Amino acid sequence: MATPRTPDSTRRSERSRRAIFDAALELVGEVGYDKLTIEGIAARAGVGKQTIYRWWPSKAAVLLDAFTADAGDYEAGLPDTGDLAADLRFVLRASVDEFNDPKFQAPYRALAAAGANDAELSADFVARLMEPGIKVYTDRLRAARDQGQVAEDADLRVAAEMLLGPFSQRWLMRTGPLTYEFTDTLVDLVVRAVARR
Amino acid sequence: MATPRTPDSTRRSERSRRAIFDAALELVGEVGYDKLTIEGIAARAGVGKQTIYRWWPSKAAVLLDAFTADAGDYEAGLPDTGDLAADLRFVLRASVDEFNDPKFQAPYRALAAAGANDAELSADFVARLMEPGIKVYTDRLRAARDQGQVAEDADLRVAAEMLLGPFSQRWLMRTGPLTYEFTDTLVDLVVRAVARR
Amino acid sequence: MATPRTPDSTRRSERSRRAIFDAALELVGEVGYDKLTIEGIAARAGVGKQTIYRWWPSKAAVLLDAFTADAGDYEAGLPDTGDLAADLRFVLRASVDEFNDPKFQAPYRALAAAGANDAELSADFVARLMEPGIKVYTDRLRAARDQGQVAEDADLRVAAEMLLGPFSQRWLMRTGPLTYEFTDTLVDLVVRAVARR
Amino acid sequence: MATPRTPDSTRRSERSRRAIFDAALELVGEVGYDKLTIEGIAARAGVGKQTIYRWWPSKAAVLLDAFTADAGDYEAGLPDTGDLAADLRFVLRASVDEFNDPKFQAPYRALAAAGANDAELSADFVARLMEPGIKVYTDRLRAARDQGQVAEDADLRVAAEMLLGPFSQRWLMRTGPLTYEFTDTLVDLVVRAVARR
DNA sequence: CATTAAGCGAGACGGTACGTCTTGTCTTTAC
DNA sequence: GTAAAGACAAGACGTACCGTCTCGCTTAATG
Repeated sequence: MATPRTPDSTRRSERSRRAIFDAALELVGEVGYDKLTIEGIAARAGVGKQTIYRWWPSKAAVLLDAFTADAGDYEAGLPDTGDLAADLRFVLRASVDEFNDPKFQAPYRALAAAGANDAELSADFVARLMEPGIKVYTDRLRAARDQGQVAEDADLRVAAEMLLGPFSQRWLMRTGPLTYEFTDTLVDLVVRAVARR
Repeated sequence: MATPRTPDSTRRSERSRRAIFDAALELVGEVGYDKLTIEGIAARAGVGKQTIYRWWPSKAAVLLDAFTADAGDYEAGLPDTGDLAADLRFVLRASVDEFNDPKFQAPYRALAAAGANDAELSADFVARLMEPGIKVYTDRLRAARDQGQVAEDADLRVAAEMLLGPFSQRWLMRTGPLTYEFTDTLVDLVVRAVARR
Repeated sequence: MATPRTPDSTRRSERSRRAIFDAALELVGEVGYDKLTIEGIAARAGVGKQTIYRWWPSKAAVLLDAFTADAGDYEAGLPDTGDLAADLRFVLRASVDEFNDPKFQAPYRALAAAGANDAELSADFVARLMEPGIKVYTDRLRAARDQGQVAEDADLRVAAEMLLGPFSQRWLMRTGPLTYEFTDTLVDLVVRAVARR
Repeated sequence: MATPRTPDSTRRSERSRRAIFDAALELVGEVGYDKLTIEGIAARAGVGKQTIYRWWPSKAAVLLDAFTADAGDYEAGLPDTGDLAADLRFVLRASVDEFNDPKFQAPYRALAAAGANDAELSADFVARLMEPGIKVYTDRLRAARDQGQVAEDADLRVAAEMLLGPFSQRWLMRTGPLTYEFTDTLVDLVVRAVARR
């Protein structure tokens, strides 16, 4: 009687799932996260509200799935030309372009904001989007260390956060402009910080 | 005809203002930001809803005023014992304690999150809370540079962000634990980054 | 795009409908029409406000439906013992009792008042409550005419209004006491007015 | 200490009083009684709200005063040409015109409606507007009786109500059109009802 | 002739209700 | 048995007025 309601995912409608993702991403871009509603997503997707409630616990969870379904992943890792600073500069410049793209902004900001107030969501958000980011930077730094360009005892994880943290903060809180100049400076300082003495 | 209705602030009730701040901070701690409502604040404060709508445009704006009314400011600046690393370690350790204090968390997280989706609010938030923070670090670094401990050409603003950005990100997104060890490591790396060669 | 939102009445909750009627009639008796609120009705009925707004345009419309759902109708017509004056006296005396009953007063007064200022409502009110009343009197007068007790050329509709108009006015505006004596006098005069010369 | 707040009427501003009346009558015509508000009257009249609350207990009371300040009174009584039926027909035809005048309708309807639900107000309304009306008709009927045209034992008050009640009901509840034909028929029937046998 | 006390315009206040919107649950019907 | 549709109870939204209050400002009438 007190069945915990676990829906049978084998019978799930892929068509509805896609439509919900598309609708969610469209709407968050059009009206913003605060005015994004489950009703609105259902209506735009041509889907019953229950279909959303059946599979996701909140609009943030829908958006996170929608976003990660689209987002490219980090499987490749960072380029390694042998020149650490140049590689970091290159990748961060690409990130500057990406994060300045309006399409990308709305859902990402929304998720970051929602995560700030919801530990469960942020655990997911971090595991799926931020950790992989930190990891590829840490990996690239480790490769540099293995090549003798970085001090043995440097904390590479923290170094990676020193690249991404200021970047994220400028973007998320708008504490400053997100430019190539900024990321280049950042790379210089971090490379200097971890450089073999 | 389209008068913007600007209320007369000289007739404003200080008692109501305080009661609203207290209620907002209490409630955000009790129920969280998402379930914080203007109605709830008004009821707790023993105030009409209109009194809130008259003076603030949103619950985020109320919270920002409430928070900054309470929050200590940065007038004093950072300590300067002559030992840059020690001073930074000391201050960041204090911040670790502050940001791990539950009282402080709810409103600050809420404001950061709300700011992420609302440029107008984040402008206020940054100007009143984050900029002053960045500034005192920049000032302390400048003093160190004047004392010859820091490279002439180092970008001190970005260096300050390298301290605060990773800190903020760990705390806000919970990408890692906010410990003394972390901030000490951060200080080491940053000091090394800007050190006179 | 400008769909008028017509709800599907086949899915309507009969339970809610009844609860709303009961609550409306109770409350109008307890607090009066001016202090009768949709919120109050919804709360008393254990119903969402939207459920009321979905089906009725105003509290007056709710009350009219509630009232007519309860009110007995006039299917039977007036008694016809052959003695016109006696029959009219009898029925009007019954009406005196009915209109002096506190239970009856509140909703009826409220509807009459609301109708005075709202042509659409009064059209409904008249069609459902007043016209049938006038009709049964007109019918009884016609029967009397057919029996040769009433002048051929008498305007029976106006005669019926001469019974009900003064009655209504005394009751609604409180221009005088609503007693058997009054209605008996009324009947005498009207019977005399239409009597065959 | 518990002074019941009796304002000093000698210091009252006649200018404000007039402005309030004008505003109330204008507004009731423009927006209807339900949307007539004290705030609106005050704003239109260029008057503080307190000035209204100081002198009247409700918007209905304001309107009643405003209306009676304008309305002509019945001092003159009805014409007496010796022909009762002709005199009544004449006066009622004039009333038909008056009650079909839009200017007149809004406030009068509003007051009648408000009175229906407020015994205190209706006492005032009846005493100041309806009783005098009934009285002049009763007086005219008495004159006719003194001239031998009306039965000695006829209840003249009820006869007067038989003229005004149906008239009021048609107008207030819109149970039928308010025409000369209707009032002429009414007069015929009433005159016949009270005629000396 | 200054003083003082009232009425006044103005509008902030604590409240209540409005009518709308969205939430998350539930039920019905179609596939 | 999932899905589209949508009614439902609940409750917050932001607005409009309520009736009370306090603020300066006329404006008498009094001491």
